[in-house]
Amino acid sequence: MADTLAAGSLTFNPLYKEVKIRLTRGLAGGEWKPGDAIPSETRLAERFNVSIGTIRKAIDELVAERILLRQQGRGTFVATHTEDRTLFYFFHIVGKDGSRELPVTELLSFRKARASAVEEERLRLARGAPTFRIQNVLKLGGKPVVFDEITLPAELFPDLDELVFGGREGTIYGLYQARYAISVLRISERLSAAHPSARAASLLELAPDTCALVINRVAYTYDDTPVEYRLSWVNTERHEYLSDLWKNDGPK
Amino acid sequence: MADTLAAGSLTFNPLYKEVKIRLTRGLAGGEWKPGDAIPSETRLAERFNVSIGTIRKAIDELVAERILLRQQGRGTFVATHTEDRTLFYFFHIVGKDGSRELPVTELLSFRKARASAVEEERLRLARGAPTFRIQNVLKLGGKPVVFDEITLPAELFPDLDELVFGGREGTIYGLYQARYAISVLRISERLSAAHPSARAASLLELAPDTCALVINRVAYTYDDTPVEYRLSWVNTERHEYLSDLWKNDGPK
DNA sequence: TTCGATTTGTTCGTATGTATT
DNA sequence: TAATACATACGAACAAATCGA
Repeated sequence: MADTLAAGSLTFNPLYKEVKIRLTRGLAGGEWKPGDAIPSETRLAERFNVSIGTIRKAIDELVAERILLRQQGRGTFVATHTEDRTLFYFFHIVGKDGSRELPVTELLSFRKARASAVEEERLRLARGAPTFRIQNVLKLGGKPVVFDEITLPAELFPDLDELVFGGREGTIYGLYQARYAISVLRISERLSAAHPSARAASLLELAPDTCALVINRVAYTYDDTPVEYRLSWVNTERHEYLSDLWKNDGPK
Repeated sequence: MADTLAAGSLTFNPLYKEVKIRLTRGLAGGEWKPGDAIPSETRLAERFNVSIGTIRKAIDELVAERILLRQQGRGTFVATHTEDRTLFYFFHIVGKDGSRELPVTELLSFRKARASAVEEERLRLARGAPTFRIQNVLKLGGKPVVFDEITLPAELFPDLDELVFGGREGTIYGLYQARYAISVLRISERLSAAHPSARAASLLELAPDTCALVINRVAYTYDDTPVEYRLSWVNTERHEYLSDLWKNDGPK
């Protein structure tokens, strides 16, 4: 009785929307962690006192949003940032020849800083909130292609330091997820073109006065909470930014 | 009997996939035109000899791909390029202040030409196939922001000429759809940064040596057939390219 | 290897709610 | 008001994949 859905919800959402909200709440709250299987559809149907079809419809939407992952015969799993499938979803730089590979990230600098005006706005932070500011060079085929500056709200990444960041295994978003229970679910990017600074140009091995692609990224987790701001400079002599709208069927 | 699905399909797709294929075939073949309502779910269920749930699942996917549009109480409609919803889906330039408006397109030149090597490859054309090449300037807030060069396979646009193109009502993709029965369903864009040509710079009111954003777009219709190649130069002093992955819930 | 239990995938059918005309 | 259309929800049966005994 305590868990019956139909009652108690003051906003009159359809049942499957309520189920979706409750599942999302469980995911955001850590009841099921990345890589875990959530309970089977049968058990969820019992728990929420709805039919299995209603459960399926809720899960359908979470799968479409890449938050969950279904596998016939095995179960339904919380998506992780260690699956090939997910990796390319957040990395859009491809070779002009069509080649796709994951970058090797080299840490340049790690320091604490106060949020700038732009960062405050994008990350919805208080004035001068403490942040970490991390610079990287991303290499493809051994050559530098992207120069990154990442800004993180210090509050969300308690014990982060240069060693933790540099010593991680896997991707940066994998680190957020594994160590800080922060899952990046969505990113929004704004692109423009500009001359890179002298430092950026030299890091990217760009001749003086060459143009670079500028990417302003904000990464969001549950409830559209921003968790990372990232400014990237891309050498587009041999690479491009791919925006595919949309081949989202995913593999298999 | 003639229309029973389960039989006859040599590839063992699920029923709803077969239904989806047949619906797509009807759409591509012009049985239902943009803006038309397709038959009701009940009638489709009778016609294909499957349950209504199977029909719904097929339509679900076509709606997710923005090929169809459902409206409770009214019916299910073939998407058109005249709906506000659709318009911004293919136009990604936004003001840095967050403003979103549709551009005013001004025709600069219209001529016939042989496909270049790049165009042949992107449009899957034979060597030196005849094409139309159209240049435009797109204005936002009265100021030029984008300089376009569109390449179209002449074969697909039989009687196209400068008057038809310039005299259209609505958007360019609206013209393709209304006059040539070509619906753009998906685009793929590759972005880079470069110095614009002197002509492009002057059209975009860019100071010499300023950088511009370069967009390589290919537009596809049913069956992933490419129908348009477009090279755009963007003045990113006051505007940006927005890549939102993904807020695809759509309005309402 | 085989078998059985478990889990998701597909398909059917039915009933009722809600929006539109 | 009545008819029609899509939306939600339920339940049942079987198929297909997975995994461990």
